Amino acid sequence: MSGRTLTKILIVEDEPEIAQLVNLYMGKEGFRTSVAKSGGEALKLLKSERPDLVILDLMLPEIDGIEVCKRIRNAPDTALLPIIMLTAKAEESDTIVGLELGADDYVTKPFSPKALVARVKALFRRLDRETSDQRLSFSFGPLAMDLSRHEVTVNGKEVSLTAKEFGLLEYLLRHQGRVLTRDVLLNTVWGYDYYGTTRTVDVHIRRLKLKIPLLNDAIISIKSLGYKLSDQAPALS
Amino acid sequence: MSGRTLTKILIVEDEPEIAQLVNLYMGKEGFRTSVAKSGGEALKLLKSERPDLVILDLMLPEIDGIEVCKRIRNAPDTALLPIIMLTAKAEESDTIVGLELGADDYVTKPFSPKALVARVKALFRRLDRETSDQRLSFSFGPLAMDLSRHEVTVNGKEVSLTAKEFGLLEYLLRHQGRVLTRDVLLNTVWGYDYYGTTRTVDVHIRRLKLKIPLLNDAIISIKSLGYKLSDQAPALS
DNA sequence: CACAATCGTAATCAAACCGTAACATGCGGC
DNA sequence: GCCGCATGTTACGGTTTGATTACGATTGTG
Repeated sequence: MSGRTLTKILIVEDEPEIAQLVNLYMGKEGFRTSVAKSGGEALKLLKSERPDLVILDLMLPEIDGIEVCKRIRNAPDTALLPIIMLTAKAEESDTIVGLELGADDYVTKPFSPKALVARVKALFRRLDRETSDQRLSFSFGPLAMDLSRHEVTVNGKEVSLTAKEFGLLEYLLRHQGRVLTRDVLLNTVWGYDYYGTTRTVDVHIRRLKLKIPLLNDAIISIKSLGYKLSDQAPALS
Repeated sequence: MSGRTLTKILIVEDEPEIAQLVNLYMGKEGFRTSVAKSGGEALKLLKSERPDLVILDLMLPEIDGIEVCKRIRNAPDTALLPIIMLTAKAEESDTIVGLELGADDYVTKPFSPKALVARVKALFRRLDRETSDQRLSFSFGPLAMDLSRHEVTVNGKEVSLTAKEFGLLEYLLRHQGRVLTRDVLLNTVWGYDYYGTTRTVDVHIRRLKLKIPLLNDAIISIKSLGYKLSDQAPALS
């Protein structure tokens, strides 16, 4: 997430107080921002500023949010640009139809700025993770995993893991923060053809935790669902 | 929306001119219609015609609109049937305010047929979207829910919920503003095969409210009908 | 072939969750 | 204003779920 410091956010909102508020909170988080007060301005700023994310109000003068959204999706260089849409609950009855076409998340007004910040971050995390597919190394606080060398170190000291343990940890790291059911883990780490009891997963989680005490608190068990690796990596020691 | 061409609408209205008028306009829109002139007839037609939406006058001979509404909601196979209620301005003051009834939308007489058509379409759109909604995160004022991380935060602070609590809250958020009977909740959150008392729902609602005080006012109990999550998200903090 | 490492299963144990029942309160109808 | 039903609230015990440990099977290796 530290690589996000130069992230630019375009805020498209005609009500000055709201724009101001969002601007303020995004700034606090270290995001750079620009504000457009109309659809037309938004389209201009998209070209000049090349933001990494757009917060887009649905109701706008001139060109409305739906239209802006469509244009963003239809232009090749912005087709994948993440969009968070702001909608008033009251609008829903009439206008929301067009929403299916492509916002990545929605926030209904009134919203808390904090919640919006959380959503922005969550969206970035999601996207980061999606692009993490080809990664060959991961880190989690003092833990580092290197796939090419098949090596895991904690504070620089190597930890020897078995194949299953390694695969399991790799999968957890790739999907940091997301809840993974035992079935998902069995299907991916063990293989789709594997038929065994889900308890197997528990035992291997246990073995991981024994070898790497760091993970004791980091791997969180969620009852009746599965496990997740905390997205807060523990501090370096 | 083109899949709506075979949509059937039941019009429950004792005044012939109004019934006629509504009938005409709905027909123009390509909806199939049936008309009931009394509450009793409405209940009969509900069974034989299986409409996709009901336009229901509040004032009716025999069985009034409120009662018809209740019965629709309490019958398992019509519990989620969308209802638009027609109310006279005068009635508003006493009956409706406190009750909230179980309708999905209201139109006050006198109304323009075009406006009614617009409301019908809007309601269908809303419901279509609700059922096809694959969102993984929701917000409700300062509350944010993230399904993939199985995490609920209020003002950014995490709240730990059990599986049932989480599922219940998710369903409420997905159907914000709709009245949900205990049976509907049991069937969806607990599962179609679940057999237990409806009181279970009350207890879980209670537990949700304890963990998330925000919901104290937001989850509204409607006597002899069920619960609904307010469609106004609470103001930001 | 023997040995060691790894892995899956089963058994045991603890804790959390959940449903029910029982009691309390509130609300509408008469 | 009282009665009865619907809902709110609380507490308790059973059941489910997960943690943990031990063991036997399997695999690979020298």
